[in-house]
Amino acid sequence: MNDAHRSGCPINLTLEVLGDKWSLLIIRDIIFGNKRHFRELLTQSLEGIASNILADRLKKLLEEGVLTKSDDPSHKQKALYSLTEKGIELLPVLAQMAMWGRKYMPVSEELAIRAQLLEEGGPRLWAEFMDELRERHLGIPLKKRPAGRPSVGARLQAAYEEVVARQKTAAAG
Amino acid sequence: MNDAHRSGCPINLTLEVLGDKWSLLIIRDIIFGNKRHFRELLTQSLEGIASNILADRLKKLLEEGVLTKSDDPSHKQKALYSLTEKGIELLPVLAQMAMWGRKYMPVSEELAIRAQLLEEGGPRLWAEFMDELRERHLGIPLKKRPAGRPSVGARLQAAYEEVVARQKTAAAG
DNA sequence: TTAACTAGTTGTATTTTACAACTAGTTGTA
DNA sequence: TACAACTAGTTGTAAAATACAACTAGTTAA
Repeated sequence: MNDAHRSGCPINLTLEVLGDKWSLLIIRDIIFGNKRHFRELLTQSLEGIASNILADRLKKLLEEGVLTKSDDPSHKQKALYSLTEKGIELLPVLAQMAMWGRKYMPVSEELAIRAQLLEEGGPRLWAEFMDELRERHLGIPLKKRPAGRPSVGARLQAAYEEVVARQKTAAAG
Repeated sequence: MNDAHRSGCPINLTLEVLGDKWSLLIIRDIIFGNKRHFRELLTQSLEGIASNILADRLKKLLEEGVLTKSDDPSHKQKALYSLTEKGIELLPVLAQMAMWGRKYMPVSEELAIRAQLLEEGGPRLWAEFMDELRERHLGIPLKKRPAGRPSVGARLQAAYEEVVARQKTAAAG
C-alpha cells in the first residue's frame, strides 16, 4: 500500500487496485457465486487460481478496503470474506466488462447468460442487485422486496442452471 | 492470440485482453487525449510507460482487434493508430471505472473533472461521444450535430483546462 | 549536411506469476 | 480416542512479465 501513485487519474487509480488478471475474478466469484471462504474461492475458481496468488490478492483487497474479513462462527478456522460498499459498487464495472466481453469475445453460452440479463436489466437491475449485496454483506435490510418475485441473485443463478440443463438435454438426446 | 482461454466467462475474457496496468491507459489516451502516434503515447503518457511495453501492448491490441494501424500521409515513418468499433465500445467500461475511481480513490481534481462530466452526462453522453469517436476513427459521419454546441470531446477538454487554469490562479494569487 | 524526429528493438535487472509441495490447526466420524 | 478430511494459508523454485536505459534505422525540415 504505497502512496506513490503513478498519477491522480481516476482510471489509473482504479487500475492500480484492480489492474491484473485475478482481482476482479475474485470479486466476480464473491458477487455472482456467493463464494465467501478461501477454499471456495480456491477450488471453485473457474480459471484455476493458485493459492498463493489468491492469498496475495485477498490481502491487497483487504488493504484497499474492497473486502473485509471476519470469523465464521461455524468453524474456528474459517474466515469469512465480505464486500464493503466500495466492493459492492464494483458491480457496474463488472457488468460493463461482461457486456463488452459478451459482445466481442468468444464466450460460452452458459456463462454469457448472466451478462445478457445484466444488460437487459440495465442500471435499475444493477441497483436492485447491489441492494441485495448490501443486505448479504453489510447486514443492511432490504427496504422493499417485490412480492412474489425471486431476488436478482436467484434469477441470475436460475438462468445459468437452465442453460446448463438445456445443454445437457441437447447433448444427451 | 492463443485460443487457450482460461474460461468462456465474459469477464474473464475481457480481463485476458485488458487485465493489466497499461492497456486501458493507452485506450484512455487515445479516446480522451486523441493520441494517435507512438511518440505521443510514449512521451505524453501521464504515468510514464516504457517504450517496449507500449510497443508490446499496441501489438496485442492490434491482434485483438481493438486498434488498427495505418500510414500517416504526412510522414512516411509515422504510424496512425485508430480505434475499431470494438475499441470505441470500451468507453462505457472506462467511464464506469473512472466513476468508481473518482468516488473511492485519491484522484486529483483536474483529472477527475472528466469523470464527473461522464457521470453527470450518463449513457446518453457516452453514446454521443462514441459517435464522435466513430467519425474520427472510422470515418463515419455524424448524423446530427446539435447546432451551436461544442462536441463532447471539446467539452471534456475545456472543463479540464478550466480547472487547470483555476488551479494556476489560486496558486499564484 | 545536419539536427531533430519517427517507430520501435535490445540487453539486463527486478518483480510478478505459476506450480507443486507443505505447515499448522480444526472438525466430524468410527 | 484415533484418524481422515477439511480449514487457511506458506514456502521454494522456475518461468514470465515489467522496468529502465541505451541503441537502431530510417525520415524530415532547416
